[in-house]
Amino acid sequence: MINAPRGTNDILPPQSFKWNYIESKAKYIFDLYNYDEIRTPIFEYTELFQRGIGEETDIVEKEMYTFEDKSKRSITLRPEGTASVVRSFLENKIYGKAQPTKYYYIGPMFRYERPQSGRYRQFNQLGIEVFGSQDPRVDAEVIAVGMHYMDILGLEDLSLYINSIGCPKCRPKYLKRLKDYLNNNIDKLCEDCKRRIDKNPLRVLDCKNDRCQKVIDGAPKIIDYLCDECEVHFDNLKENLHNINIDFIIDPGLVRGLDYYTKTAFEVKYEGLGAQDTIFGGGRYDRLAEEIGKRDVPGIGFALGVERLLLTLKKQGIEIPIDKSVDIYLTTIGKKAEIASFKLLEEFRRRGIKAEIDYMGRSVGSQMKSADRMNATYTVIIGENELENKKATVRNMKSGKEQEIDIDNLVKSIEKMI
RNA sequence: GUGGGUAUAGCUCAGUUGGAUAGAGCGCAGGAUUGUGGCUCCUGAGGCCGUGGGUUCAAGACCCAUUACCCACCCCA
Repeated sequence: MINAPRGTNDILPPQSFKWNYIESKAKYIFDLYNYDEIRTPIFEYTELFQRGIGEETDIVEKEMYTFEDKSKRSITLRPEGTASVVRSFLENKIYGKAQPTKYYYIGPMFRYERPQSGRYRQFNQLGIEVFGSQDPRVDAEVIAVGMHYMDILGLEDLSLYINSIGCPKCRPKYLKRLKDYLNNNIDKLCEDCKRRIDKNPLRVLDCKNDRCQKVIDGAPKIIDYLCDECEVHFDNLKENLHNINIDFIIDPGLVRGLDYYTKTAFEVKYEGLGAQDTIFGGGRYDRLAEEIGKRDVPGIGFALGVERLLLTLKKQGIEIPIDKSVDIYLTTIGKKAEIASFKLLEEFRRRGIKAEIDYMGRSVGSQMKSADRMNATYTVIIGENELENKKATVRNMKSGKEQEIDIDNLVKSIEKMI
């Protein structure tokens, strides 16, 4: 027996109905905010992610599915969506069109990690990106899209955390202060954090270790070191969120794992999810296009983990409506009836009537049972009597009432009934 | 990469300190109803007890290894 690779999942019915449902709701919301779909390749040249996401990030360091293709180019299965979308935006010279550009995407991402609840090697993200505007209202809109989506799905008790992580102008100054502070308290930090001081000091702020947390409480906060531009931007974002009635919590410890973020960073969490409790997260990345394509294009977006969304829906007991049914179930008795019914079956379908028949040689009782299980509106019964009289027995499965209908006009008659 | 937990029918799970022919409920199939679903009742099919080794007169239970899954660390969606 060959199993699916570790960290991958089959999405079978009825689970696949749920996927359809949340995807269709997402598309509804995205369209409502005037975002259009973009589809980029599932693999890219490795350099794109190395440059875009950052060499020192965990993703690039140890989580990428990278391999050489037959021409020896290094290929990587996309670990996230933003780098590809930015690449596509630049490659197709979309910056030449009227801005801003608003895209959404949906699809699988790949990261080589140990799977656990809410974390898989192939997982699905659904996200949006806005290019070309630095207006803080755009930051607020991006957050609003996500929050609105949560609302129409009926999710509750979610927390929105926001922070500003500065820009190339103000962040270096802050990082220096932070490093100095951390070095002064180095003996109180865990081993991981000691290593992080030089490598990625912002990440220390994320540490869940209790002892580190005490050090972090006293650490300089980046929002106290923002340059004027970043501070105004952050204030504006807060005002805009208030303006559209979106509650938030300022979390100075919120730093995103990817290098390209500037200014706004945000995460939406559901505490009930367990260790991986972020449903969606994102932020502004005004440096990324420069990094990838030597062109100065501001951007902001978020990515949402579909599996985590489904987990949250389940934890909150939100039932996703699955209305599976067929219009007609054909019950047959005897070989001749089978042949006649099979012809009718296709005729029904050609007329746009959803119809099903038994292929398992079941008894009449079992065929009725199948019809019931499939939620059939009507069952058409054809046996020898019916063939002789050229009239089919049509049973209304709700009322149990039956009537005789000419087989020759059956499809047309039923078309009128449903 | 590290740690912990779990593994018995399609599913959810029982199975005592080692001593059966390995069970239940649900689901599935057939029947009660010689051609009619839901409710009820009856019957039936379906198991290398994750895999490999070991201890023992005797292993689904105990020991070792291995694999898979789950959870957690790291980090993120």
